[in-house]
Amino acid sequence: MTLKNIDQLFQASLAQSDLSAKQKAVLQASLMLFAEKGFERTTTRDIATLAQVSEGTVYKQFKTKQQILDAILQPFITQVFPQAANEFIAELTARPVTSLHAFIQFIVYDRINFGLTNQKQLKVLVQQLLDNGRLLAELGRVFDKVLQGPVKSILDQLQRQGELVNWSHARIFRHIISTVLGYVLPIIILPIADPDVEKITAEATEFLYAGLHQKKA
Amino acid sequence: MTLKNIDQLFQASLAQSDLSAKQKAVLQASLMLFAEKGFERTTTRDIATLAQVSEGTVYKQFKTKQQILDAILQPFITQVFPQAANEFIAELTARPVTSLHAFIQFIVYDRINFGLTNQKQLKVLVQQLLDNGRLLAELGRVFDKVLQGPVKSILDQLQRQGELVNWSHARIFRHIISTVLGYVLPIIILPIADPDVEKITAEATEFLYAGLHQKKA
DNA sequence: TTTTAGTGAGTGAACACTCACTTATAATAT
DNA sequence: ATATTATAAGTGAGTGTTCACTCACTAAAA
Repeated sequence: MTLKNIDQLFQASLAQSDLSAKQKAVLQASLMLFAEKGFERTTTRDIATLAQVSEGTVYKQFKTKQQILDAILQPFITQVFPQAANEFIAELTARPVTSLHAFIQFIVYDRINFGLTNQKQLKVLVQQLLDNGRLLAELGRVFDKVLQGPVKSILDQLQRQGELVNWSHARIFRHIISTVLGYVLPIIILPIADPDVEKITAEATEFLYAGLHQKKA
Repeated sequence: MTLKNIDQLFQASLAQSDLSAKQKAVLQASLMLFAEKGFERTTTRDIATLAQVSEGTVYKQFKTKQQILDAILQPFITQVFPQAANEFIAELTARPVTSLHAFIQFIVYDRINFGLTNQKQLKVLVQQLLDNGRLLAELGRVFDKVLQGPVKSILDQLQRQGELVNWSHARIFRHIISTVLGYVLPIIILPIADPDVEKITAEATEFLYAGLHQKKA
């Protein structure tokens, strides 16, 4: 069973921790509120109210408001994203690599859906990325890991077949990520109610395939 | 004389306003601090101190802290970006449209430099975009205007020549913007000291050209 | 003389955080 | 099993501080 939803992944990571039910509720509520109103505009009273605990309980486990944010972001980086990456890899390796076009189409469709089902969580992350460069660096390491796993052999194979351009894998992924985010981020920010996922996938795939497939000499 | 730096554009827009020297200093200081520490973490005392005025002066012209932010973002949207867009268009029309490749290369190089010389200002804008979808919508309108001007005829021409794919101009620009931001945003966030502009331009141009040029049937 | 710009000490509210106290859980003794 | 104690979890009124914002006053300009 795969967990495409970050909510579930985050709760799974909470379950692993030795926090009490109320402490977990604090983190859940914090995540919700940080996503909605941003870190600064969320008060510890807001958190206590939504989590249905007293404000003292909030501070029993976490000494400062910042520690709450850290407690949320830490598993995001060390667990949630690697886990999401692993599931992505698993799905990828489950299907045979038929062609570059199919490969790109799958990635685009998969990641657009991932982004759209986790809009709030991504918003918190993006907000934090802006005043915490360390996070982006750590995120980069997660991507590196993905690129060194099964993705590497797939890309190598596609390059050997002469289907995929002979650029570094990092560069290829940068282009893919940029293109997908070019569609996903505006939807998250605006936020658009009913995005046409099929159309978006088709457009992004068409462009990426043209940009990344090897031209015959 | 073109003003590639938003600082100069912003000060030019301040000069047009009927604000006193001290009020202008307030806006300048606010812009700096908002970029550095974010809107919420900047206090009105910080602003007064940096602007070398009393806190009362800050509130003589602007009734709330939010109004200060609005006063900064408004000219950004209505003046600075259109102005930057106009200069971009001017430079664009000054050169003859030799080929799709040259066109893309110019845009990429020009906009990467624009982004890199205005890192702080873009950071404020991005921060605000995240919790104010209206801004993104307005920004979208600015882009539409650019696309309806001289850029439209250039793209039309390239499409008639069969060099450029027959996609909507909005879609073409979305891909260009995404690709450029894919390089620029990480630099702004991290921030990387010495980005290799030549290499970045070459990579982005190569990818965009491959993705956007018309394949022979 | 009137109007506008600028000042900075002051104010009320909101907020992050604390603490004396209560309740629940677990460990140990009877 | 039951009572006793020890430890941890939870509570919410309270506190000190910070901050956005005000106002009575002064300085300058018109």
